[in-house]
Amino acid sequence: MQERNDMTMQTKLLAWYEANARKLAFRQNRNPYFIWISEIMAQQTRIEAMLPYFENFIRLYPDLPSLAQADDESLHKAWEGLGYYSRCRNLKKCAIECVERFDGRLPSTKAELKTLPGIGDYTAGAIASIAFGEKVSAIDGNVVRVFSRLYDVRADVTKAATKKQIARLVDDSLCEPIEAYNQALMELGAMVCTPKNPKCDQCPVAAWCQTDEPETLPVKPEKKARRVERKHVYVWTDGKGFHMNRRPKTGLLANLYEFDETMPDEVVRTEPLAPYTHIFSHVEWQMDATLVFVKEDAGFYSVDQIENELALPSAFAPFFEEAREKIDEDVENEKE
DNA sequence: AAGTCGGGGAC
DNA sequence: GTCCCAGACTT
Repeated sequence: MQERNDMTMQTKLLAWYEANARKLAFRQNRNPYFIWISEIMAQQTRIEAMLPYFENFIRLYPDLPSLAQADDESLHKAWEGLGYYSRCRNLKKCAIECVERFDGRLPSTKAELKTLPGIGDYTAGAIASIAFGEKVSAIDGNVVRVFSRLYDVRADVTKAATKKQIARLVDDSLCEPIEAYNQALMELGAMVCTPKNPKCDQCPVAAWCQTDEPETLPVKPEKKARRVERKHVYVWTDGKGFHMNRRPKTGLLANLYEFDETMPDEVVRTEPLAPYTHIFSHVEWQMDATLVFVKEDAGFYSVDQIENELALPSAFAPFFEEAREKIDEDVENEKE
């Protein structure tokens, strides 16, 4: 075990963080609104993936009151491709509640934040500590991994008792400045104490780490096989635009747009589209698709509308891309 | 306690 | 292919 040099784990970690933290846009200030948006976007999402969404989102909705009045269609469009779409609906709900309950601002304590939609234990702790300096924990997947290794916790971390055990360990470790400490733990997990091939030789707190098998931690239950669903997608086109339907307002891809799953009544001709399999966390869609030409219809959405206004899930994007190429070819052929 | 809810990057 | 990500919510 390496020499601790009388320094505390916290001191070493904070020094490491100061020197090595990624310079992230939403860390440039402590605007609670920005912290909140970035934390919601970061849920189950890699930081690099949400960064461009964050920039676009705060441009569209620069403050909490503007978000409270957001148009639902535009809101979903701003979230298109990011996944877990209930997050953006809860954002607006939360903004409205803050206007009604907290004078148009986010509350400053973890306890109050947890009462708001979309804000659970982690996010409440993150906002309270990072934006407001409250000395509370913010335990995300990174922190669970870091502490399961630091204390060689070999119990299933998805169990309530293990969560409580780790929460206790984290709580006992908290120090000031809390906003730096909480972020340092997460940064360590993201950059050094990684799920695979952890860089223990570069770890600032290796001297305090009790495990000799970091790659086996944290322990989680085996994942169950995802179910497979077969679908046939019919992309109706009038040669200019496409017919699309809004999905139900609950369930998978709620409120987003999709193509049809049935043939229209009157068909001019059809063309096959490339099959595509889309993998979700717990379900797999194996899709065949057909482009169906129908007579001109004023009710169809233009390519421009679909691109700029409708939230189209990634699961259907390949069909849209191929179909628009085919109708472009069609226009070229007619010119000849 | 278990299931639902997206998408993609790293391996 | 697998894993899992600055998780929250419903059942």
